Formats: sequence, structure tokens, C-alpha cells
Amino acid sequence: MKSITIADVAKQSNVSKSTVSQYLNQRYQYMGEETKLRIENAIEELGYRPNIVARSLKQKSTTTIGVIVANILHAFSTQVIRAIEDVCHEHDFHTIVCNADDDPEKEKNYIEMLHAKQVDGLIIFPTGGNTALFKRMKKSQYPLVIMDRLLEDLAFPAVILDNEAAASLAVDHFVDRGYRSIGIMTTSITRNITPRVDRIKGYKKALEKHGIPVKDDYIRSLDLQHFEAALEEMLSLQAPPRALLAGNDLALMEILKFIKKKSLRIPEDVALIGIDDVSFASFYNPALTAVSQPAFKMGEKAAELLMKKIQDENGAIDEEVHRFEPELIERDSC
Amino acid sequence: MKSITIADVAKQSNVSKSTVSQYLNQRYQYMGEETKLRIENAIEELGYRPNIVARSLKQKSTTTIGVIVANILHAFSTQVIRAIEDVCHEHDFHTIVCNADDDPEKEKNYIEMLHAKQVDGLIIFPTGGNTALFKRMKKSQYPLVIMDRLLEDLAFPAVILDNEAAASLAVDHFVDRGYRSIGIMTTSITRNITPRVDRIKGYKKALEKHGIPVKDDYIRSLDLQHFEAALEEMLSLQAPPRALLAGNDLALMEILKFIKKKSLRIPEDVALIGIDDVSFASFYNPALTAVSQPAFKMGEKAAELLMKKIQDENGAIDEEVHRFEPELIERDSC
DNA sequence: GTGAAAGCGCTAACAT
DNA sequence: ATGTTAGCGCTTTCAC
Repeated sequence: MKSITIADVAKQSNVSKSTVSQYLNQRYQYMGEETKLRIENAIEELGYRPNIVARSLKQKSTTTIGVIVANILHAFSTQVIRAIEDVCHEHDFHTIVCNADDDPEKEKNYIEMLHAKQVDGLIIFPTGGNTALFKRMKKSQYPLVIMDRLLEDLAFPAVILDNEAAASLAVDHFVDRGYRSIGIMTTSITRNITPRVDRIKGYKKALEKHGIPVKDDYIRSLDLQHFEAALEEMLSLQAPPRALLAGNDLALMEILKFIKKKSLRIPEDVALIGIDDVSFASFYNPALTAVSQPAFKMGEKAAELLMKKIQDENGAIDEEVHRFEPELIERDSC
Repeated sequence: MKSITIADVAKQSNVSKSTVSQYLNQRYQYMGEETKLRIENAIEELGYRPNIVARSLKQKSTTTIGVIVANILHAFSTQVIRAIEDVCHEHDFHTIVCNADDDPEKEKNYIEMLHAKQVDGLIIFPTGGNTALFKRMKKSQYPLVIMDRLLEDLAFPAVILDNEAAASLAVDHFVDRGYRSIGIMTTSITRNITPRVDRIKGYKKALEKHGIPVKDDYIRSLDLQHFEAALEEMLSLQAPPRALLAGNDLALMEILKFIKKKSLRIPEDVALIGIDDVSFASFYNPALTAVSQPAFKMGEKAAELLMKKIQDENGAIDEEVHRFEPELIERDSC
């Protein structure tokens, strides 16, 4: 499978390689109309396609960015990815998506491989490890924007949800509806995943604001496979919570499974609000009240920040964190 | 951002570029133990990472494959993708995923860009257009495996579901449960999307097998945005179907929305079976009976076929279609 | 055991 | 207006 090169086109059309190159890069300022046509035909006849690898080597740009998500299973990740792809597409950039699977080791491998592949920049949903690596990237000025989670001590441009507000919104709504014993269940916070920590923080603050005492028994943060046991435990407390806040979509689904298994009624037995709007929220029985993140806007913002950083050579370095507001979607589960 | 090259490492360790290259490619057969160490240190000190773009240019292989799915919104697509990624990872290949969004034009662009990017092979869920392009690829021997849908007249290795069997399974189950007026709703079959066509075919055959007359009023194939109207129509027939088969996950969700909106009961008012097992099937109220595809196995198979095709230079060319068996998961919606 | 040199396909001065 | 030339960073004979 020997490929057709620019040299073949040049020969076929009786011009030099450089002229063909000019043509390919639409620099036909002073190019003879006839030459242009000859080249056009040659390309057509030969079915020639430029080799992007060679071009990238020369130009030191692959017009490709990488995005590494901590966990692709979150609907939020996929929504953000689609927005990023859209923006990149507008800028004629390609996108390579990798899933770190919540594993800092995998994250590290992907960062290194994308770097080796010479992607022009990275959008990362950090897993929470790899501090040293990030420090190095910071120093090397590698175009990087952080999404969803914050990296302590490291000032990269970042796009995140106002996670405290998200939890607050939910608690406020529970209280509005007359609930005062409210639990929160979220996935594990070993490695200090900031959104989860912040959501718990927001939950506590909101409770205090309403003069409701915070009970540690009502707060659980653990791996999905331990949800059932934890739920069992929490709901068999002498005074069990009457309302449950799911810290994210995966947590919500575990809770729903449990509720189904135990034939509990929503909201009579437990009221429910989930952070993240799941695909089936509107037509679940009952319809699920949710706090939704503006995933699309967030993805757009992250991509725009990165594009700017890549194009501005070493222009104004934006290290701000861009915080987006969540929104409560009222339905029937609370 | 000038990058560190092999030359820098060579200088730093007082050897030539080629020796460093040997080292990088683990060809230290005759390499001095000491040289090895010096290189190792130099690489460490400089933080050198090989430039994959340059390597690819020379080696004419990017150890990357592309996968183009017709529509990423189908859960099936994402499951298959994950399996493909796993297999590729084992073979030290990377994967670039593109979403054609059911648009043959986009499909074409992606094929061309992936080709230009010199990916070593392609797995495609065809949108149904681009016959000429595929014919050309066939001729050029480009490593390609087809997934999910068949391409008429074109013999590529393919991995698909036994779609007729899938519909049959559902109809059989309906009949078992005493239903004899059964409708089917699926997304549009303009462009002759083979799975949809075959599912309808399987549905009809199964009906005939059971001696139930096929009614055209009970068969609808259209875009998602027209589902509501079509459902309205079908269920207001003088003799409406009492059971509904959803042709895929997206169709199922539309049906569920409609049912919710009209406050219909499942299965009392309509029984329901969906082809594709959705994430929430097990904990929906009621739990959803489904015909599931072995998505993971199918993805694995496709990836393995492609890897073989890529590695076997021009070895045995497998043009078989590999057909997988669906499985009925019995729950409460029928 | 290690090095020199050519070349992968393309671009970009610089000539002409 | 078009051609010549020198690399981009790496791999790979072939010498030494």
C-alpha cells in the first residue's frame, strides 16, 4: 500500500513539489490559472490525499486536542465532550477523547501518550492524582484547561460547576416541601474529588442555614458497590432520613435500584433529588426532580479557553476559574 | 515550546542519534551496559519523550485505528466502542472515535480525514450512503470492518446482530404472554438501514409463524420527532395494538415519554418490549423487558478482525459476516 | 557496539 | 509565477 505523494502529483502535472504545496495550502496568489487546473486534475486522477502526519511534523501542530475525562460513565462527561467537539470542529481542530476510568495511573499514561502524539492542547477532568506531572505541565506552559474538578495549588484555567450551590438548591427545595431530615449519598471522596467534597459542604451549609442539625449518619460517600449496604443502614436508622440527595447520576441510579428492590414509594417513603439530569428523569415513574449542570455551555467554555490559549501563542494567560450556575428542575420525586 | 529531540539526548549522553534510537526501540542486543545507563539518565534528566508523529512518518504506521459510528446516542454504540478500545489497548493501538450523526456527508469527511491522518484501519457503522467511497476503499485494500449494518454488494468483514431473530424473540414472548395485536415502532428506514429493515422483517415473519395477520397500521418507521403523533394515531385505531415493540433504545424512550404523558399503564394498557437493553431497564417502574445485544462481544470481535487484517499484511482476507445472537431479558413490562 | 547518512512526505524561505 | 533547497524528528541500512 504505497501512498501517493506530492511528488507524484508534481510529476503528473509538470510542476515542482512546492508549487503543488502552494496549491494545497490555497496560496494561489500568483499561480497560473492553467497550472492550477493541471494540478487539480492530477490530484483527481491520482486520488491524492495529503499526508497529515508529514504536515504535522513540519508544522509542529496537529490541529488536534486531547480530552481526558475522569469517568466517561457520567452523562455529564459525554455532554461536555460533545460541546467540546463542536467548538473544535468550528476551529478545524480534531478531538481525541480518553477515559481515565478514575485511575490516576491511566490518566498519566494518556497525558503522556497525547503529548507524544503532539496534540496541541489538553482538556482534563482530573482524577485527583498526578500532582507532580501537572506541576511539570504548568512549568512547560503546555496549553491545558481543567474541567469539573479543581487542582489544589495549581492555577490552570478551569471550568466548573458551583457545586456548593448545587447541593444548596436541592436542600432548599427539600425544605420548601417540608422535609427536614435529609440525607446525602455520593460516590467516594478518597483523593479529595472537589465536586463531591463541595457538594457535601454545600449540603451542610444549607442545612445549617435552615437551622437543621447536621447528622453524620445522614452523609455517606462510598463506592457504588457499597451503596446498597449503606442505604440499608441509613434507612434502618431509628430516625431515618425522609429525603435523599444523590450526589451524581451514578449515585442516583444505585439509589433507584435500591428503592425498587425494597418496593419503597417515591416520594412517600423517600423523597429524591439528583444532581445531574439523567436521560430518563422526565419519564421515570415518578418523574425525577433534578439539579442540572449547564454541561453544554461548560464544554463550550472550556474549548474556547483552550483554543484561545493555543492560538494566542503566549498571549494573556487566563488562570481564572469559571464557575457555572446549576439549575433546579422541579418534577415529582420531591 | 521547542521540544527535546533524540539529538539532545544523544549529545547529553555522548552517543549518536542512532544509538539512542536503538535504545528507544529496546534493541539493546549489543549495547554496552554503560551506554545504556548514560542514555537512560539523559532521557530522565531532559524529560525527553519521543515524537510519535515523526516516528509514524518514518514507519508508515500510526498504531491507531479509527471508528466511525453512525450515531453515538445509541447506547449500543458506546458499549461497542468501549470493547473496541479494550482490544486495541491490548495490542498497543490507539482509537479515534468519530460520530457521523447519521449523516453520510459527515461520514465521508471522517473517513477522509482519518485516512489522511494515516490511521492503520477503520471500523465503521455505516450510515447507508457513500457507496462509491466504500467501493474505492475495497479496491485499495484499506483495512476495514463493518459493524452493525450491512453494505449491499460490498463484501467487507462484518459484525452484526441477527436482527430478524431479535424481533422474533420479542414477538414470541408477546404471543407467549397472550398478546396477539402487536405493533412495532422504529426510527426511520430511509436509506435502507439494514438492522431496522431486518427487525421489521423478523417481526412480520414471527407474526406469520403464529398465524397472526400483519397490519400495516401497526408498523411505523419514522424520525423521533414524529413518534408522538404516530403513537397517538396508532393507539387511536379502532383496534389498537395492545403490545408495542420498540425497534431500538431511542424509540423506546420516545414511547415511554408518550405513555407517561398519556398516563397509560404498562403492561395493562400497552405491553412493551425494547430491542437494546437501556441503562434504566431494571429499575424502571415497571421494569422493562428487553432484547439485548451482546454489544461487548461484538465490539471485541470487530476489533480482533481489524487487528488481524492490519497485522496479516495481505494474509487471508476474511469477508464473512459474523452474526451474533440476541437474548431476551424477561422483566415486568410484558 | 556505535556512528554516518539517507530518507519518510511535507512546508517555507529564498532564488530565479 | 515557479523551482531549489533545507529541514521537521525519527528509523534504518551499512560502515567502522
